[in-house]
Amino acid sequence: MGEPIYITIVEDIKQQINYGTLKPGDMISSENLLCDMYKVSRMTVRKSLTVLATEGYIYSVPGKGNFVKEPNQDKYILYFNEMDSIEGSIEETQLLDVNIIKPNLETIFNLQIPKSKRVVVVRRLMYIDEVPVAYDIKYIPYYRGMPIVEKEIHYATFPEIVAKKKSLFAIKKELTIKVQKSNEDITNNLKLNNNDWVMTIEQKLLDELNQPIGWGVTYFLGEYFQLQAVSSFIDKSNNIY
Amino acid sequence: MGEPIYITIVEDIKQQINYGTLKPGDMISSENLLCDMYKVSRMTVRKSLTVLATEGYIYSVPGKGNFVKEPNQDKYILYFNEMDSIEGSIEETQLLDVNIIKPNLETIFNLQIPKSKRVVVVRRLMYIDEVPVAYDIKYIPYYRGMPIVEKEIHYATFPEIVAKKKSLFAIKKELTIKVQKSNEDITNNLKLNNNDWVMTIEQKLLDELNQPIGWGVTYFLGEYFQLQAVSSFIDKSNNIY
DNA sequence: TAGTGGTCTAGACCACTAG
DNA sequence: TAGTGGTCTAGACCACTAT
Repeated sequence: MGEPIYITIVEDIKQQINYGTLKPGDMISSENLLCDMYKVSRMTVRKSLTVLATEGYIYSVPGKGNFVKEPNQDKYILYFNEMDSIEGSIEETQLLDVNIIKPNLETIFNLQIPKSKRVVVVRRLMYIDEVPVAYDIKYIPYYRGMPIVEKEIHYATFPEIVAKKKSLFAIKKELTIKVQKSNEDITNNLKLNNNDWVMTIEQKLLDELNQPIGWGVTYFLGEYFQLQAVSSFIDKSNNIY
Repeated sequence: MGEPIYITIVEDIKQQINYGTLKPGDMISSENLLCDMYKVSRMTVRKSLTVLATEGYIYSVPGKGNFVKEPNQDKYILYFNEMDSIEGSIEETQLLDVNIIKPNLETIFNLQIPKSKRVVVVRRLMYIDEVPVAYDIKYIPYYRGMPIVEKEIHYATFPEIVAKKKSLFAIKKELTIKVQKSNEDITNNLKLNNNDWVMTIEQKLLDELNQPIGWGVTYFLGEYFQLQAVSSFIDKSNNIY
């Protein structure tokens, strides 16, 4: 035993939900009733309900009660990192070049910058068994005094490159995953046949004000690419209603 | 104002973390010190720390203190559902057939069943603008008395098909995302050219004891397929150390 | 031994909902 | 008006860590 009371309550209620005794939409016993049932104080009951809420099992409606939530079946946790989300992990990374360019329309759009603003472009090639398996291009708005140190960029992931000063906590990221026919640039770098398909992962980095601070694309050889995701009921906002 | 005190404390500390005043590994002020600083009771301070912990900002070590966590940069939230994770959404679903078969090796492995066990196979085709854009095969262990009602299967997602009786909360899911060259079966159903590539999403459904209760693959035409994911610091286990 | 976090109590006042 | 959840207090005892 030794298990805290509040955990016991959590597991009791979870079981009722998992086995269908309590169904989505059902109201669970009121906090005062649970206090009586378990002979505990209200704060202890509320601790249990908080756990259930953050794990996505219930939500509460002030003045009414706590209710079983409709599980979000479509929500998954995905782990991705362009440096090791590949089968067998990258063995070698080649820094092709680092340039400062005038952005094209796509880059202007994705970085939300004026067209006069210069952009740093970093291009890398990743190898497994001497075979190029991924081709990576990143765009970062250039600012004066920006340190462009090749050694640092060589092995770094995107957030590490961009967030020299900012806390990594402040960075939001958006991924877009798709397949596309390779263009000439990709074909040359990944040594493909024309019209071969590549897995494409687009990364957009945003700061705390949702301003883009970096944009990049990684093209993966299909044979070497795979992502895993697992279901998740966790819910950031505890008080959805 | 009207904002609860504990939210104020949460945001104060978040800001210190976001702006780098507090760095990963740093210990934050002790609970008693925070009580003094904000002139509140310990339970209020602890409520704030609980929020910060579930949002992945801090972790606590009993007897020592609360510490700023190293943000997990590689964690994303992904939304997927084979029925509408496609650009423009599926307009029509065609149920090709429902069969009861002897499982092949792959199916035996994925469903963890004896080879004598029969398996229900459901095959569907999804259309947009009369074009087949996805080909979907699902395998479910057959049990006596299983209702195989075509109408129900027609538009249902995988968990809905499998979990007739179980609470959907009890189901865990694993996704595998990859690209592969299409085989003859896929080529025929999606009207592809030989050696075209398809986006492949494998779904495995597990019950509360991690026993497989369903396995399926959906093949998507690359042109029509795209997934989005956003970064997440949320952490289910509040007490990682 | 002093300090830390983990659990828990028995109250309190508030805003909201419902009959 | 009675019941609900949301916030908050001022204590308590415990196990653990450090010195």
